[in-house]
Amino acid sequence: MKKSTKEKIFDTALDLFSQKGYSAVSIREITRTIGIKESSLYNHYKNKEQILESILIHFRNDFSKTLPPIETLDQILANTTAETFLKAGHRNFKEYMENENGQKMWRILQVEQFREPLAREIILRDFFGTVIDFLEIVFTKLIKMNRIRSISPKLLAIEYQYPVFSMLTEYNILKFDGKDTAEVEQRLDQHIEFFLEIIKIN
Amino acid sequence: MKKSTKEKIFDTALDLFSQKGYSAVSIREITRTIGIKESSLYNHYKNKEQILESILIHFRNDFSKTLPPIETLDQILANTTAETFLKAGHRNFKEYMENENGQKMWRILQVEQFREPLAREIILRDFFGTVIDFLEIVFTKLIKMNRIRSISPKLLAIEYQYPVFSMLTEYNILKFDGKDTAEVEQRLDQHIEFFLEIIKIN
DNA sequence: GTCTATACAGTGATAGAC
DNA sequence: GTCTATCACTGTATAGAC
Repeated sequence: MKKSTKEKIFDTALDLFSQKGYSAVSIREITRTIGIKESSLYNHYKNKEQILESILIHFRNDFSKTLPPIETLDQILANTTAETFLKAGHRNFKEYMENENGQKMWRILQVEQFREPLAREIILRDFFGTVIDFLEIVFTKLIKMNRIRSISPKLLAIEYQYPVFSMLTEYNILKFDGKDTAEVEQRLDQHIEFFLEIIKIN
Repeated sequence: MKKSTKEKIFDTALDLFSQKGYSAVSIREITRTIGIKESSLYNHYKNKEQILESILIHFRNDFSKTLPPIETLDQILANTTAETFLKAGHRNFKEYMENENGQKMWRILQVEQFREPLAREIILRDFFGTVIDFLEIVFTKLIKMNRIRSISPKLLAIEYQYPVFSMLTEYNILKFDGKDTAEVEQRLDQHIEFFLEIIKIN
């Protein structure tokens, strides 16, 4: 349960960066929060930039774990309806949204995206790309199985996921101000219902 | 054609803030770029924060002009098909996307959203809210006129616009790195075609 | 409206004692 | 692995001459 100094630095930096942005947070502020001297920090991280880098890399690994492996897809899809599958993904996603560290990571990505090439890469590749590619495969399989209407799988992936990205943006801004998120959560539910209606075979 | 010092400060700050973020840009950097002394800047702006504020307020006014006034809606809709109307909006939006200052403003909003309450307000209210409300009115009218299928106007507004927000995010990251945006632009076209198909009365 | 001069707190980072 | 001490530099901002 005891956190190492390195972990304390990581967690504190994660928290402060996500609130003020990398540039507005000083080494002094991080170390003061933890209760160590500035010089001690350099025993754990080479410099300030490396703290951010370690946060971004950690997030990237973390995020890649949220989707089920492609190899297991056939088996999963054989045993569930399209509706159940998408709604399970939805629950998964909601859990991620409600996770405090997930929100912090998301904020850092948003805020550092034009200052930090790695942030852009994570947003484009891991966040947009990976999810869209995954969904395209899912919809391709479901169409072949004749379980949903035959519409371009890539288009379906976009129609399903892109609104979710926007809702996540909205959700996180509201959360940051401690405002009510019921409406945007309801929108997400409605979106999924609507999408299921579109792909349903009549 | 000659820019006043105040305009130079505004433009330079807009450019630098949009690349590095507010906190990472110093007064020194702004004044050095223009070729004046730091102290001279304070003749035009009270402090650094006020420069950002003036940028945000300028953007807000600018953005509110991109939608046609509600009063003119009935007349516009009487003379155009739903398809023509949405495609005109699409062109309008694309023009905005390709505008350099529009891209800079968007980047600033993204980057300052958790540090600057006004940025959050603009994103939520002016960017998300205004457009969704506008579209909801449009779709309500089109349904009453029996020109599109009868689906919840609010839901239609979301299904239409939210993917566009995400595509704008993607577009601007690609643009920032000078990468090819053909694919995301194609996605936007496909999305609109797909949406038109959904709302079409058979 | 721009300049010089100045203030002074905060910045990331290092050397070396313990 | 943490500390003290110190570094050179950069940060915003102001006073007052021209």
